[in-house]
Amino acid sequence: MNTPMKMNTPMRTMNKSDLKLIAVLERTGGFASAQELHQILRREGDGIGLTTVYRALQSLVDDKIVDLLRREDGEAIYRLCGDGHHHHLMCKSCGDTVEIEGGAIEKWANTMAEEFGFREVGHTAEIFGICSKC
Amino acid sequence: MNTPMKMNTPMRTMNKSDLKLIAVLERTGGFASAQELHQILRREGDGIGLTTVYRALQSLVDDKIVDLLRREDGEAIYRLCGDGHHHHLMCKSCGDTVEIEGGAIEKWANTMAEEFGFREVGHTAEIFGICSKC
DNA sequence: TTGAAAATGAAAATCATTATCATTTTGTGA
DNA sequence: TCACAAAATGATAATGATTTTCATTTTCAA
Repeated sequence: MNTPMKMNTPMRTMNKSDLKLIAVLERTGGFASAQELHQILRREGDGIGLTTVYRALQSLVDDKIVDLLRREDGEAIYRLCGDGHHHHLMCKSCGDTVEIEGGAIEKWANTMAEEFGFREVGHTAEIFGICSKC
Repeated sequence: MNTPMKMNTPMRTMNKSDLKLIAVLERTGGFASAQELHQILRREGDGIGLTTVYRALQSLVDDKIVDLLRREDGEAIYRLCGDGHHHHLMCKSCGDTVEIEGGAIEKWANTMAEEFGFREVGHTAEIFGICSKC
């Protein structure tokens, strides 16, 4: 009943590198930069090249399998996304992140897009601040 | 009682470059990157150096006079704080952009932040799609 | 087995941002 | 006005993440 039917989604075949990256992201849990992910794999004896790490991450992001956010210094950080579209609330200080629902945003985006005659609409929305621990 | 007095805030004296940057940001209104701001000043005949632009922006950010956000590619963009800020609706095809109000977003961001105990909250939100002309 | 397409990675190229450092400007006290 | 120290400036080099290039290796179907 609840199984999302993605049968028809034209998704690029996943290659070894993609799978390696997914594995690391699963293992580490949180966010990590491309450089960090590369180091982790290297440390584990995998000779994968930095270029390939960037390439794999890029396609995983395209396929909506990982999320791409930015650290405060602008460096890209990646994390496996859960199913469904969500938004993030990130602490500027410690980097902790909470996934939040964005029902209001979806509605806002659709309303605005309609008003201006846009189609095939997507959106991004992130909130950042200082969490209670910091 | 709880309001922190700012009388004693040790605020750096503002120098010429700082003022120039503020002027441009006022004039242009929205967000702009350091490189863009530098180009604008140059175009207007000001021989200001890129280094100085970065330095001025940094101190204005420190003094909370300008906000620093990030473009999707990680480049830093600046805007005067307190500007009634707006969001963008951008066409993925032709790049045309419409400025829109985001009252709903502000509320959403504040609600969510409060719910999770975050303070000093900011947010980003952009909508993209295909415009009627394309 | 074979040839074409996909994947790979080393090295070079980009590009924003930061660090250096020598020079210029500014403000102040004599 | 003069001298001088501190602040400001900007050309240039250095950094560091990300992309491009391109030659080589793998994969895979015919």
